[in-house]
Amino acid sequence: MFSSRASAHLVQESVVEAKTIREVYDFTLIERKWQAEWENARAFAAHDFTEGKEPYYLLEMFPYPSGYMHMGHMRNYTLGDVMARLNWKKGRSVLHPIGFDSFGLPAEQAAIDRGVDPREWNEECIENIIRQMKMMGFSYDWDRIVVTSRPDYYKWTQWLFIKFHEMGLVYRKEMPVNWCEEHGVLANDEAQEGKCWRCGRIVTQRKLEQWYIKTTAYADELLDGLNELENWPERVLTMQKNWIGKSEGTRVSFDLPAIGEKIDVFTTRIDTLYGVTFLVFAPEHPFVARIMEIVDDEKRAEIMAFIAETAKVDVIERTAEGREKKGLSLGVDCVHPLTGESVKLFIADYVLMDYGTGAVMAVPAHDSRDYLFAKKYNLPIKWVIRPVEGEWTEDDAFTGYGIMMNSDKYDGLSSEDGIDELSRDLESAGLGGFETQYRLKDWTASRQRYWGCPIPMVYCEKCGHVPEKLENLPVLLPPPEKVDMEKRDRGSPLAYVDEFVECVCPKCGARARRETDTMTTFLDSAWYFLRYCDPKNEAEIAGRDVVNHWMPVDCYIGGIEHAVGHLMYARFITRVLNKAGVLDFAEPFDVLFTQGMIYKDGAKMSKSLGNTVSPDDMVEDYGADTARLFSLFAGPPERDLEWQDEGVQGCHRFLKRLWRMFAEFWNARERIKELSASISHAEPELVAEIRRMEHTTIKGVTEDIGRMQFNTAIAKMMELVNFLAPILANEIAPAAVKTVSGDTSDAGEIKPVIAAFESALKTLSGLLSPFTPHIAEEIWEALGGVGFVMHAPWPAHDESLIATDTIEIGVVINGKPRARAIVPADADEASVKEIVFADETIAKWIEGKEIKKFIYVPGRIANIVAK
RNA sequence: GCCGAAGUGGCGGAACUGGCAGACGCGCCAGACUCAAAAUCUGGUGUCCGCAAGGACGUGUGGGUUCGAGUCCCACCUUCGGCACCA
Repeated sequence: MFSSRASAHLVQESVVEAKTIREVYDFTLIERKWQAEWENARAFAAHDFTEGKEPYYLLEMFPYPSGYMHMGHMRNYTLGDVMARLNWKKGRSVLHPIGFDSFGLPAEQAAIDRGVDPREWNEECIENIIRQMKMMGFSYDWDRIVVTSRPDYYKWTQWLFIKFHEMGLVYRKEMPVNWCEEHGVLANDEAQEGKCWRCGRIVTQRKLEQWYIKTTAYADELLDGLNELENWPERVLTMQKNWIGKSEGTRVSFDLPAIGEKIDVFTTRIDTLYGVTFLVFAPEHPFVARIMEIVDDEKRAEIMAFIAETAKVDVIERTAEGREKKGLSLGVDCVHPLTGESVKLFIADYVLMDYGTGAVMAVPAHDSRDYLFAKKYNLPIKWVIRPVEGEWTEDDAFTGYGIMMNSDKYDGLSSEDGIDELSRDLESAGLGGFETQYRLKDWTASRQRYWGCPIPMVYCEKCGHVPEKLENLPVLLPPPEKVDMEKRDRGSPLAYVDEFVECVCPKCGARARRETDTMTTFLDSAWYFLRYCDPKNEAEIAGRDVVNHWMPVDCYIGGIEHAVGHLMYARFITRVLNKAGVLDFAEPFDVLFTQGMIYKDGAKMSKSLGNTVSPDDMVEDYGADTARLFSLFAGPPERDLEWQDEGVQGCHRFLKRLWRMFAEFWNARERIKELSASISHAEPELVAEIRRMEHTTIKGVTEDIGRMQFNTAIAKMMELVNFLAPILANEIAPAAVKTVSGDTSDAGEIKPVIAAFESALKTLSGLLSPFTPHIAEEIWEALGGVGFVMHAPWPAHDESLIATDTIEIGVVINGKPRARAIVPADADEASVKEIVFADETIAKWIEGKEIKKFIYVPGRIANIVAK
C-alpha cells in the first residue's frame, strides 16, 4: 500500500489531469479528501429562514459521551445521515444537529474511581466521538453542538425549572426511597432483590423530601395528544398509553366509626358495590397508624409485625407475579354506605399506596384477587352480578360485565347502566361519584448527585423555598476539587460544600441555604432539540421565530428504549412551553422512527459484554462508506440485526467493483475520446437498455427510500452495477483497445453507448451519495458534476424510457406455473389468450381438457383453469 | 395473564395494494488466472426423485376463503418486546 500522502498526490493528479485513473479503490484517500472538502466549504451548515426552501429538521437522539462509540451506536447516526443527505438533495433547507447528554453517573463514577475531573472526562470523550463521527462522514452542522453539562446550556435547564415553578408545576414531597449506605439513593432497577447493584448491600427504605414535577397535571393532554401523532410507531403509542394508564371509575366512601373517619376507595366496578364483603388497606395507609392507637396490645403487635414484614420486601418483589396474597385483619369494621352492614377491614401487601386511594373495596365474587384472599381467610362471598347468558360456577370469581342482582333497587340493570346510576346516586348522596385515575406519577426531579444540573432553588427560613433570580443564572456547579463525591449522608455531596450552600435569599436578602440536589438528566435531554434551533442565544432559551421556523422536528430517530421515559418528558415540556406561550406547537416530533439494535454473537452489542465492533477498525480496514453501507444493507432499519463480518466484506467488495468499473470506464472513454472522429450511427438497442435500467433504478430506489427501505434500495443499485459491468467488459473496453491500436471502426458505434453508460454512472453516484457519500463525490467530480453531489438534485426518472413494447409473463395452469409467454405490453385479455393458446408447451398441458376459465393479470401472469 | 411485533433456503434478508416465492448479499461447489496462496473473474446453488428432459414438494402448525394465499379469515405453536396484584 502507498502511504496516504504519496497516493493522495497520485490520485489527485490522475483524476484531474492525467489520462488514467487507478483501479485500486483507495478509500482512505477518497474519504479524507472529501471530509476536508466538506469542512472547508461548510457544506453541512444549516441556514435559518432560507428563502424558497422548505425547512427540514432531522434529529437523532443525542449520545451520552462515554469514551467511544461502537457500530451499534453508529447505525442510528448513519440512518439519520442518510435521511439528512437525502433531504439536502431534495432541495430542503436541512437542520441536522448533534450534541451530548453529558451530565450523569458515568462521569461521576469515573471521577470517584479514577479521580479524574468529570468535566475533562466529558470533554475528552466528546472530542473523541466527534472525531469518530467526522470519520464516518456524518453531515452535522458542527457549529450547533450542544452539551448539556456546559453552563451556557444548563442555565436554560434551570430557567425551565423556574418557569415550571412559576406555573405551579413543581412541589416538594416526602417519599420513601431505596437507600444504600455506600451509594445513597438507588433507582428501583439499581436495587434488584433488595440489594445494591454495585456493592450488594441490603437496601433499606428511607424517607426523603424531594422536588417533583406535576406531569400528572398534563396526563389527559399527553394522552389525547397521542391521537395527533399519526407518524409514530403504533407500539410506542401503545406503550405511552399504558404508561399514562387512564382509568375511569367511581369514588365511594365507607364510614370507619372506630376512628371517626371516612375511607375513600376507587373502583372501576361500582356495579359490584353490593358484593363488598371486606375492605383492604395498603400497609402504608395513614389510617393504619390511627387504628393501632385504639386496638389492644396484642393486635397492635400483630399489625406492627405485618408492616415490618412488608417493608422488608422491596417494591419489585412485592408486585411480583403469582405472589401469595398475605393480609391481616385490623380488628375493626367499617360501614357499607348503602346497606349499612358491617364490613371487616384488612391490610394486605397486594394493595399499593401510590395507586388510587391506597384502599380498595373487596368484592370476592367478582374480582380474582379478592376471591383468592377471601378463600384464604375464609371470608364471605356475595354474588351480585350474573352473566347475561348462561350459568356461572362458584369455583371462581366472575369478573365480566353482566346483570346486577342482590343489589336492592338496582337489580336487573346491566353493569354499564349500574355503574352510571350508582355513581350518580352516590354523588347526590354525597358519598362519592365519578373519578378518573392515572397510573402516571409525578416526575421526581431531584437526584442526590454531584454531576448534574443544580436545581436553582433557595431555602430561606422566612420565605421558604424561593427560586433563584433569573439574572443570577446559571447557578454554577462548584468545581470537582471542592467536592467529596462519596459523601452522601446528607443526601447530595453538594450539601457539604459550604461556599455552594451558603447564599442569600433572592426575595428578602437574608442568609439562606441553596438546594443541593441536582436535576435528573432526563430533564436536560427533554428540551435539547429546542436549543439546536438557536444554540448561541444568550438572552433566551431559543429565539421564538427561529424555533417556530424549524420545529417541530420532521423526523426523530432513536432507540425504542426511550419509548416512554424520554419521549414522554419531551412531549410534556413542549406542551408546557406551548401553554406558557413560548412555543407555537404542542408536539415536538412529527415523525418518530425507532431503529433496531445491533447484535453480535447473539447478544446486544455493548461495551460490558465485550462484543463491540469499533468504527475506528472498520474505517481503517474497509473505509467509512463500507461501514455505512453494511449497517444499512444488512436489514430493514426498524429491525434488529446481527453483525456479520462476512457481510461487511460483501459490501466492501461491491464498492471495490464499483470503483474498478468506474476507473476502467473512465480510462476507456479517454482513449476513445481522443482518437476517434465523431461518426454518427443509428443508436444501438444497447443504449435504450442502459437508459431503461438507469431509470428503472432511479424509480425503484426513490420508492424504497420513501418507505425507508434502505436495504432494498441498495440491492437495486447493486443490480445496476451488475448490469453495467459486463457492458463495459464486453463492449466498451474492447472498442477502446481497438481504438488504441489504431482501428477506429467501432468508435462511432460505441460513442452513444459510452454516453449512456456515463449518464448511468453519474446517476448512480447521485443515488448512492446519501449512503456512501465519499465515493459518490469522487465519481461525481470525475464525471464533471457541478458542486457537491450531496447538494445536487436527486435524480428524476422518465417513465417513457422504462416502458418496453413486449413483456414476458408467466402462464399458470390449474395453479401451477407451467410456461412463459411473450406478449405486447398493452395487450388485452383476449389477445393474450390467443397468444397463450398458440403456444406448444401450453397446448400440451391443456390437451383434451375443457377450458373453464382464463384470467390475465396485466404484466404479471396468465392463469388457465382447465378440467 | 394482558397488549404488541415477528416466524420464508445453510445464513442476513426480498416479494408495495392477493398474481411467476427466494431479489440483493453472505456462505458453499466447480472452473479461470497463479509455482502457490490471497485478491479478482466466470458459472452453479430451496428440498427430494431423475443421467437428462422433466416432475413432486416447499414461506411455524392445522383448517378455511379464492381461478390463484408468504400475503386475507379462524384456531394453535414458538420467539422477541412492553405492561403486569392498577382496584
